[in-house]
Amino acid sequence: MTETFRTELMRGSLDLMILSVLAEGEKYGYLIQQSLRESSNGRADPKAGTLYPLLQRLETDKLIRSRWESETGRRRKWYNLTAKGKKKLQSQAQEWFELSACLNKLLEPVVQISPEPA
Amino acid sequence: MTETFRTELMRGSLDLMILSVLAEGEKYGYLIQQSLRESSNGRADPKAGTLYPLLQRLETDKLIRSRWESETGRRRKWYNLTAKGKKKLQSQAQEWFELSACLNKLLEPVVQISPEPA
DNA sequence: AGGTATGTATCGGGAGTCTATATATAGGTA
DNA sequence: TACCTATATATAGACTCCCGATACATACCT
Repeated sequence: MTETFRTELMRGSLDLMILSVLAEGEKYGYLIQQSLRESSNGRADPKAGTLYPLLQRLETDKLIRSRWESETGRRRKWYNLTAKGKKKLQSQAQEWFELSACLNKLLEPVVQISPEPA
Repeated sequence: MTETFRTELMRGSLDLMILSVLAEGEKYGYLIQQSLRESSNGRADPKAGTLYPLLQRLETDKLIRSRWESETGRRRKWYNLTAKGKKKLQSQAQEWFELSACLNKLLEPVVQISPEPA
């Protein structure tokens, strides 16, 4: 298995990743963590000490909302994108694509061509 | 003119950008700043208080080396990639492409198609 | 003489991720 | 029973990195 992405590299896009995962539907923290880990093939794996403060921050900014669910076995806090959160996801994605294009252009002349694994 | 990229979005890739700019050839701090600003159409524009400590950090890590040049008018500190720095540029670029692919896959189902400006 | 651009550098503050720790419950096993 | 692991959320302190403010110095223009 490959390593996880460096912390400093992840920093820029972690909010965007969480918002993307939540766009798939309502999820609780631990499930968000699992979803992201799986969809990134283990490369993106924020720790609990990162994730929960991040979710609190997103909720403070009203990008997500939460509800407690304790009926069915475990105590879980389910999160959902707000309308504001959906807009934010769109604009952050747009900004990320632009950064991506910018960096691709910068890297184009300097990267070595390496053979793709068959 | 469009806005600069958000600080938090930039954080992950600023080192990589500086290394890329230096791959074009020997440059001094102020010139690195200008090069990056121009090649990013003004979207990436790290401040002096960011750039100079960053360059010191890269030099401490032996990814770049420097020499003072005071003969021709202004006092300038010219920076160059080391062999280690070139390797780092390759590996960080590789990692960035992988993160990029990961995020593209995540965003694919959630982003709206917006018409390209003609 | 004064203002702007060039050029490098440090300091304090703020934001965000890490590790470590705390708490609690469900399920499996010795 | 007792223990261990996975599940589930949360906080505290340490650390890194970027920013704005500030400092200093020189070249050029008006």
